[in-house]
Amino acid sequence: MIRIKDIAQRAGVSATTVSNVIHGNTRKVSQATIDKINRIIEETNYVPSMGARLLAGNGSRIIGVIVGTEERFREEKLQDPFTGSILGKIETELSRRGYYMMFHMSSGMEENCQLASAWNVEGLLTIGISAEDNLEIRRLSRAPVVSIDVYYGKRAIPNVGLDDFSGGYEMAKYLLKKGHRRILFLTPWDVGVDKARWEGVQKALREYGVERIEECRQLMPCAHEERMELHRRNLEKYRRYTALFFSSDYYAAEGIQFLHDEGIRVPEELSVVGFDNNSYATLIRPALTTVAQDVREKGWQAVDMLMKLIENGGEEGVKTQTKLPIRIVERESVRQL
Amino acid sequence: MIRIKDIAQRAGVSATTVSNVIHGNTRKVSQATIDKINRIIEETNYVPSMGARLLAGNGSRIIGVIVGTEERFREEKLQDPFTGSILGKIETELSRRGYYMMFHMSSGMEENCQLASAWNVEGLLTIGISAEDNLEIRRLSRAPVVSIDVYYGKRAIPNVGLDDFSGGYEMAKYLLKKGHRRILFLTPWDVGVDKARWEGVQKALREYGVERIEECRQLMPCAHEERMELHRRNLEKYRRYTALFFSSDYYAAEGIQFLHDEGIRVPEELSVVGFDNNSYATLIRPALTTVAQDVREKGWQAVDMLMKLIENGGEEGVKTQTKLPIRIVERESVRQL
DNA sequence: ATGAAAGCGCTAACAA
DNA sequence: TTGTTAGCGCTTTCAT
Repeated sequence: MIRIKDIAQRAGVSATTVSNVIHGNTRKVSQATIDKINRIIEETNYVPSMGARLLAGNGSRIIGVIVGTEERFREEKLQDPFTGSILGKIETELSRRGYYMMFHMSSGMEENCQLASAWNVEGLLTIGISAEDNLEIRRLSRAPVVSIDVYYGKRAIPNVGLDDFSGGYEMAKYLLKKGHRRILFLTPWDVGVDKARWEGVQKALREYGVERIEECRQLMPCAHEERMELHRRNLEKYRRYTALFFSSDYYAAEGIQFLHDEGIRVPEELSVVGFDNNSYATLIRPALTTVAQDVREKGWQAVDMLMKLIENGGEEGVKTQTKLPIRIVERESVRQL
Repeated sequence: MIRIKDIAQRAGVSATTVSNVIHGNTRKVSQATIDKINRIIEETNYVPSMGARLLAGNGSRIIGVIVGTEERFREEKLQDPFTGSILGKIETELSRRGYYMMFHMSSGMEENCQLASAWNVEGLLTIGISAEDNLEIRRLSRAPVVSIDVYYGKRAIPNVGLDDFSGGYEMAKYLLKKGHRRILFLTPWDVGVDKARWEGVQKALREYGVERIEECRQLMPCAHEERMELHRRNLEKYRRYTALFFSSDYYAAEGIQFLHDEGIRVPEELSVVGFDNNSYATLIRPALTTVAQDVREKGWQAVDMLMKLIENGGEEGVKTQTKLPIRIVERESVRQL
C-alpha cells in the first residue's frame, strides 16, 4: 500500500506538500512540484487510507443507508421493486458524488446508532423506519438524517415523501367517475403512507356521497399465505364491491391472480387498481391502472437533500420536507360502469 | 464521543487495560477491574472508532459487496428479485457475524479496487461481474474475493454458483418427456450461466434425437422495448415451436403476457417455462413451471465461504467452488402433448 | 515555497 | 496485575 510519505519521498518533498497538493491548497506550491506530485500519484495508483483520514478528523465520506424491516421479512424486503429501485438510485447518486454507501437492514435501534458512530458517517438515509425511530436516530446521531416516506406528528426530521393523500384521492375519484360506488381499499397498514392514501380515498368517497365509508377499507396481513387466506374467506364480501383498490401494485397483481383463480374476471366483473406503477403493473393482465410515483426522483431528492444538509452544516435554508407528485396511469383493469 | 481513554480515566486504570478487557485478553486482569470496565462501557454506550482501529492495523470488519451492471441498467439492476433477494440474505448474514456491508454498483474496475483498498475491506463479494473482471479484482485486492454465479476458464477464483447445466438439461428433458420436440430456448446471453443452461438444453435435445439444435436458441436484447420488438417480429417463428424456455422467470412472465396479448393461449397452444422460481413465477397465470434455485442458500454459502477464507487466511483447505442444486417446480404453464 | 511536528483513537510489545 | 510507549497514515498549525 502506497502512502503519502512514499509519494513525498519519490518527489523529494515533504508529506505536507503532498497533502496540500492533494487537497488543492496549491497557492504556495510551485507548479513544477504540483505536476511532479500529481504524476507520481497517477503512476502509483495512490488511494488514501480512509482510516487515517477518518482519524485525522476528516469526513468519512460514508453515508449510512438503513432499511427498516420486521425481522421475519428481513430477507424478502429487498425483493420488493420499490426498495430495490430506490436503493439503486441512491447508490448511483452517492457514488457519483464520491460517497461510499454503507448498507444496513435494521431490526433494532442500537445497531443503527452503532453504525453511525463507529464509522462517523457523514449522513444517514432511512427507508421503512417508523417516525419514532427516525426521531430517535436523529437524536442520537451527529450526522444529518433524511428519511423517506415517513409521516411525522409535531416533531419531524427532514423527509422526502409522496403526495399519498392525493394518490388515494385521485384514484378514488377516478373510480367514482367511472361509475364505481362500492370501492374497497385494501392495505396492510393503518399508519404512514397507507393511512394517508386511505384518507385521500375517504375524502373522494365523501365528496360523492358514499355512505358507510368505514366499510370501504379492508386491512390485510403482511404475510403472503395469511393474506391469501383472508382473500379466500372474504371472497363473497369482495363480490359485493365493484372495485378493489390495493395499496400497492404487488398486492393488486396478487389480487388479480386470486380473482382469476376464483373465476372472477377483471375488469368485467370486478375492477382492480394499485399504487406505485412498478414492474408488476405492466406485467399483469389485465395491465394495471395504478397511481404512479417516480421512485428514482424520490431517491435523487433524498440524496440531494442529504447533501445540502451536509454542505450546509444544518437545516437552515434547506428545504427539508418534500412531497413528490403522483399521477394516475390508466391501463386496462378498470371497467366503466 | 467517548474514547477508551475516557473509560480508563473513569475506571482509574490505563487505556491498555480497557483495550485488553474489550478484546477479552483478561487472563491477567482482576475480575473487579473487568466488571468495573464493562459496567462503564455499558453505561457510556461506548462505540470504538473504526477509523482508529483500522489505522492501528486491525480489521475494518467491512465486506465490500459489488454488483456489476451495465451503466444503462444501473438503476434497474436491484429491481430484479434475484439481486434483491441475495443482497438481503448477504446483508443479514454479514450483520449477524458482526460485519459491515459496503455496497457498490460497479461500472468500472478502478472504483472497485479503490473501494477495497481505501477501506481495507476484509473481503469482497461480487455479483454479476465477468470472469475476467473478477480475476482482475482478485489480483488487485489483498482481501479474499468470492464471486457469485461466475463461470471461469482455467484460472478461477472462489465462487458460489448453481448447477445451471442440470437446470437446462432437466427442464429440457421435462419438456421432452411431455412430448415437446420443438423447443426454443430464449436468453439474452451467450456466456456464463445462460451458456451453461443452454448447453444443458442441447444435451437433452441430442439425447432425444432432436435435429438442427442450433435453431433451438434465440438470443434476445436486454432492454425491454427491444425485446418486445423482437417478440413481435418473431411471432410467426414462435408459433412453429411447442414450448418456449426462457432463461429467467421475468422473461418468461413477460413472454406469457406477450403471447396473451397476441391471443395465443398458454399452455394450450404454446407451453412456457422459466428459470429461477421467483415471485414472478407464482404471480403469473398460468403459474409458471420453472427451474428453482435457492437464492438464500446461495447468499449464505457465499458469505460462509468468504468468512472461511478470512479466518483461514488463505484458500488451503477451504472449499472454493460450490454448485448448488436445482430442482424442477411443476406448475401450469406446460401442456402434455 | 516547503517542512517539522503534534495529534486523531486504538493496539500491542514491552516494562514494571 | 497494570502501565508506558511507539506507531498506524493523514491533516493542520506553525516555522522556516
